[in-house]
Amino acid sequence: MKSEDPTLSLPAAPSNATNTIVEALTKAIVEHRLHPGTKLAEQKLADHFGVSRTLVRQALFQLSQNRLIRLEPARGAFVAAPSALEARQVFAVRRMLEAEMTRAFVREVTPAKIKALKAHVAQEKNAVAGGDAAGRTELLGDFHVCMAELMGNDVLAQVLGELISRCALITLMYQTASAAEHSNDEHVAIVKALAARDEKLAVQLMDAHLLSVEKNLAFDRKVPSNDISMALS
Amino acid sequence: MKSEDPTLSLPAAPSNATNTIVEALTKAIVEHRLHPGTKLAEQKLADHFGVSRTLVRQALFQLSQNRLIRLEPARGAFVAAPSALEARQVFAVRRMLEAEMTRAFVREVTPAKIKALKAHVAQEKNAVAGGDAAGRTELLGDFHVCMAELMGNDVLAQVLGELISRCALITLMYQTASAAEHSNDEHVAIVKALAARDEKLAVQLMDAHLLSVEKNLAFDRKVPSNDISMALS
DNA sequence: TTTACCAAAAGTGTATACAGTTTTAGTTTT
DNA sequence: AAAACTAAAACTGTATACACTTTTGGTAAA
Repeated sequence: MKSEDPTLSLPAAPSNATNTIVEALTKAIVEHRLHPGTKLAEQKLADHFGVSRTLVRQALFQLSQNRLIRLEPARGAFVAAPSALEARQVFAVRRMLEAEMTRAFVREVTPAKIKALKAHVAQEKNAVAGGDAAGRTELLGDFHVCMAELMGNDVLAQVLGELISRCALITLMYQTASAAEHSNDEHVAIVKALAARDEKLAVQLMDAHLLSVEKNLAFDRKVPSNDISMALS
Repeated sequence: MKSEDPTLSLPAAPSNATNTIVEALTKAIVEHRLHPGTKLAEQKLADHFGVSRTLVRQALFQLSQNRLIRLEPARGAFVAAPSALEARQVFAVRRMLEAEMTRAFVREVTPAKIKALKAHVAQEKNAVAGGDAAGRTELLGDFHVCMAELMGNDVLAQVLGELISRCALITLMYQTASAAEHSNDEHVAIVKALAARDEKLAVQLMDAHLLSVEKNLAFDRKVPSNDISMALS
C-alpha cells in the first residue's frame, strides 16, 4: 500500500544505519518502552547501536522533526509529551482535511478501492482482537492514509501520515482498547457509506468518527520516565 | 503574527549557525540565485560560511525535509526541481484544507481578524507594485498562513505553511507578475466575503482562487543551473 | 572519431577529538 | 539540617581526520 515513486519519497533516507536507529527508537517510544520525558543521551545510544554519536545525532534530529522527541539546546533529547492542546489542534486539522478527502473519495469511488478498504478494515479487526496496542493504533491510523493513497495523491497521503504519526503518541498514551474497537466499527460504517456513494453520510460519519476518537482520549493519565538500555534491549 | 508558544515551536532550532545557513540557502533558492539542479557541495558551502562541513550537513538535511533540495546518497545535495504532478497534488491538498478553513473562519470571524487580513492585503499590494518576485510570492502565500494563525490553531498554520513553502519553488519558477496581481485582487474579494460572513461565497472564492493560481503556472518554462559562490555572494 | 579503461581528484559518510556547557556530588557555610 | 558554593564528571556542539565512492580527465584500443 506504500507509494514507491522516488520523486516523492520521504526524508530521502540519508543512510541505512541512521534509519535503523530512527526506527528502533520510534518503535520503543510508540510501544511505550520509552516514556515521555525520558532523556536520550547520545553516547549511550551510540554504544547501544554500536555506532558513533554522529549517526545518533542525525537520527535524533529526524525524530525531532517527527515530533517524537524534543531537542533542548545544550541539554539533549527527551521523549516528547504532547499536550492536550496540541492533540485538539491536530484533530481539528484532520477533520478539515479528511472531510474534503471523503467528499472527493466518494466522487471517484470504484469497486477496487472499496475492496482495498474492506481488506484493510478486516486487518484492523484482527489487530484489535489481539491485544497489541502499538500495532492496533498503527493500523487504525493507516486506514485514513490508505484512503489518501487510493485517491492517488501522494502529497495528501504524506501530509495526513505526518498528522497521524504526530498524534500517534497521544493516541497511544490515551486510547483504551474499547475505544479502538469502537474506531474499527466506525471504519466499517464509513466504508459502507463510501460504497453506497452517499457523500453526505460518508462525510458526516468521518467527522463524527474523528470527533469520537478525540473525545475518547483520556488526557488525565500520567506516565513515569525510565532507563534507555532497559527499553531498547 | 507569529505564534510564540514554545511547546509548539518548529524544528526546535538546533543552533544558530545552522539556521543562518538554512536561511541563506533558502533565500538564494527562493530568489532564483540558485537554479534547480545546481549541486551544493558541502566543502564549498563550508568555506563560504566559514564553518565546518558538520554544520553544512545539518543545514542540508533540514533543507531536504523542506523539499527545497534533494539529497542523493553518496552523490550530494541538489537544488530541487518540483514536478508539475507534485504541484498539482500540493494544490489539491491546499484546496481541501483551505475550503474547510475558510468555512471555519467565517463562523468565528471578528472585526479584529478582518482588520488584520486587510492590513496584510494592503502589504501585498505594495509588494506586487514593487517588482520583487520573492517578496511578492512570500507575502501572497502568507495571506493563507495568516488566516490560519488568526484562527488560533498553530498546527493548522504550520501544516499550511509547509504546504505553501513546498510549492513556493514551483510558484516562483512559474508565476508571472500579472498573475500575482490577480492573486492580490482575489484576496481582497475573499476578505470582503469573510467580512460579510457569507460562508458559501467565501469558500467558493477561495477554491476558485487556488484553482486560478494553479492554472496560471506556466509549467513549460525551463531554467539553467549555475555556480554556488556567485549566487551566495 | 568514438568507445573503453584507468588513475588522480573531488566528494560524501562516519568516527574521533576537543572546547564549552550542564549536571552531579561533595563540602562548606549559615 | 538546609542552603550555597565548588570541583569533577558527563554531555552537547563543532571541527577535523580518514575511509570509501563518485566524478573527472586523459590515454589507449576499436
